[in-house]
Amino acid sequence: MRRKSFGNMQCPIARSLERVGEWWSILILRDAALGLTRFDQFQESLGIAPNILARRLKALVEAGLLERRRYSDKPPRDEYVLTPAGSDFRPVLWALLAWGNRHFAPEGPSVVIVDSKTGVEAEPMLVDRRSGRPLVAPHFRSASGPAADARTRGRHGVVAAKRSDAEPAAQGRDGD
Amino acid sequence: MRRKSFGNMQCPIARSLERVGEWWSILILRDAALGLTRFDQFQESLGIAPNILARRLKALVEAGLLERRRYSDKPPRDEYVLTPAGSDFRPVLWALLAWGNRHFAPEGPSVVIVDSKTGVEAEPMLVDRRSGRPLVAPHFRSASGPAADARTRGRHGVVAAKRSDAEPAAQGRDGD
DNA sequence: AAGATCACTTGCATTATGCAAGCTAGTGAC
DNA sequence: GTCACTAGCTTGCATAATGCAAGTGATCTT
Repeated sequence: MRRKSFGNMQCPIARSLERVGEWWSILILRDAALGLTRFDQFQESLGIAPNILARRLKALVEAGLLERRRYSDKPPRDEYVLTPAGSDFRPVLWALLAWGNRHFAPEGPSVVIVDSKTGVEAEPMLVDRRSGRPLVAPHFRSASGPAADARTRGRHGVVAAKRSDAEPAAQGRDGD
Repeated sequence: MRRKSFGNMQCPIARSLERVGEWWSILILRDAALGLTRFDQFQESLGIAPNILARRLKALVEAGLLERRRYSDKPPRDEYVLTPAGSDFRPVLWALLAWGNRHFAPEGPSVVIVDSKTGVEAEPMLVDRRSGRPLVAPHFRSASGPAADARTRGRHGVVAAKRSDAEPAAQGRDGD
């Protein structure tokens, strides 16, 4: 049978999920972002079976999100630390955190983002870096980028509803 | 055996993943955010097996992220549209998109976020809504929120490295 | 020398996922 | 009216993926 891979899709979301879309992977990255590094720290934190954890860690290392480093030779011990790409996953984690707090925390948020120095709670929001404008739905949308090939241009690798109009070239009208 | 659920964890990231963490779920939400609504649109877009798609749609409806609506009676036809909670998932999608573009698009981004009117590309960035300051790692971190219970306070539901100091009460020093 | 710890691996059971096919309720063409 | 066709699924069966329990090897502690 074999599980279908997202890796050959053009969409960057699909490519991201190819690396972190499996059960446990994101929680492992969360714990790594919290500072956990050792095998049994992850195991105790997550309550995950050791064979699964070993598989996930291996996959995350191969995906370039974690680095396996020997920190002791006399007892051979390795630790797993975030690579720059893995550390850069933090915005996704925090977006997930904020979304979970908004919708699935009826008793109030149990985890929040705070200013490290003052302890004041922060409220995550996506903006455009240059203009600073909030990235909200009707005003912004996704569209084909420069590296979209002609085959998928104007539909993000999505075989959407058929459209007879030919795409102009630069940016096709995309949904959203 | 039974797959382990994240639903009973306190961490909002785990709760979010309980709803969208399965294979295909996030890509279905992506397509729904692009405007797809019908069963066979999703199927054609994703190349997903129909039984799996049916199961995922059902789960997303039960999770409150999609709403199933009848739009035709004479041929009985339903459509799936995003609920407010599902639509609010967009920041996570765009954070994933930006992360994928930064790290897994060697040939350049094939999908980007643009201003709907001008078509100018936007660069997603997380900030604190009130102060407007960028939410970056050393300056901000995650910490226990008001609804964290004593058992997990100071560790986000994470059984981290043992610490002998008692937690003060309000905000425990957490990793990150 | 007898545990204890860390970081796993191996065996085997249970789910989840996938493909192909079928099925139901209609619609349009003749 | 019946034949083909579409949309939106369901059913059967094969193949991964996930989980639990137990075991292994290297080292450290007592």
